[in-house]
Amino acid sequence: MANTRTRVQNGVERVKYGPLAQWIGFNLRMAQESTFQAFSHLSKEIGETPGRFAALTLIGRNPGISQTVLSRASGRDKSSLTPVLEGLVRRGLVARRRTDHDRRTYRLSLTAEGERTLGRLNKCAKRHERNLDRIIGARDRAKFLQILKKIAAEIG
Amino acid sequence: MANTRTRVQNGVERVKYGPLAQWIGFNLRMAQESTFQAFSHLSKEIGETPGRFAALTLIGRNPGISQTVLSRASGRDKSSLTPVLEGLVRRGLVARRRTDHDRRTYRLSLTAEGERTLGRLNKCAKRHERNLDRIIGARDRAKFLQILKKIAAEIG
DNA sequence: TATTGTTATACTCTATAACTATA
DNA sequence: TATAGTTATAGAGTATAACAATA
Repeated sequence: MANTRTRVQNGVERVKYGPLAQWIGFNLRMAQESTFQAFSHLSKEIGETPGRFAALTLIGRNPGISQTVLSRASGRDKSSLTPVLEGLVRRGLVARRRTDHDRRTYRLSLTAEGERTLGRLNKCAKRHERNLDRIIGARDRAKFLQILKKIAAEIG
Repeated sequence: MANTRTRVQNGVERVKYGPLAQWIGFNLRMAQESTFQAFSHLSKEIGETPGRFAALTLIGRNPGISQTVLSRASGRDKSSLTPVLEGLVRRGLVARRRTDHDRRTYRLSLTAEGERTLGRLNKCAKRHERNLDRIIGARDRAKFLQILKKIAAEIG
């Protein structure tokens, strides 16, 4: 949003949210969007997005992973991953090599440069998570995380 | 995703999530995406998206609201709202009229048809929220919601 | 026949900036 | 000068379907 503070609307914005205020779905979306923005801001000097960060982490933790498995792990279609990986490979963060026994699949791994970038992103993420911890509170964090995982696993 | 169940990858997908698994940000995104999909699926016969649903609710609860105030309340730029409202007006769900004292602004309100559609969407939302409640558990719901609101308000 | 990854294509949601008409 | 809303444009991020190479 361009201009959050205005003079004319000062204090007059008594918007009633109605049932929206109580809906998990709506508030989940608002929270997700805020954290996405906040992380993007923290990591923008590195020039990577949350999505690329997730891909780098998964490749780093699972060297040799294929694109199809990676796409399932990150919850999107393999076709959505192609341009992401193309960018990561072009910029020298990810290496792709064919396997011997199945020449259809690629095995993905991080380059030294990829490891370095991932390290820098992890620092951002730690700062970001500290901010979130401060908001959530240490006592409720585990429970909150557990519920998020449960939702992702069981809804739909 | 096109094809979640495959034969070849059966059970072999032991993907390590590493620190990703503990990050609020990542899990928030996964949970949000799942619930978005689930709601879209429930409401797809009505033909409205979560974004349009939010707009209808806010207009219904705040008759006469302006587009700028509505855009701030729903957390997006006014320019993003223009096509949404254009569609709602064209399909006869929302009425737009100029104010007398300030002929720059529109006053938005629901038509009878808009009220009807909103009612149908609310039924979907209730079903959706019941599913979420089942997953979250009655005891933790209030706390979970409170944390979501706190995150949206305080991060960034 | 089935699968991996790519391509072509399109859709949704979002933003910025420049514009118009009003104030 | 400032504000309300529109338009032009662009950029994530996502999906489906058809494809070539390989199994």
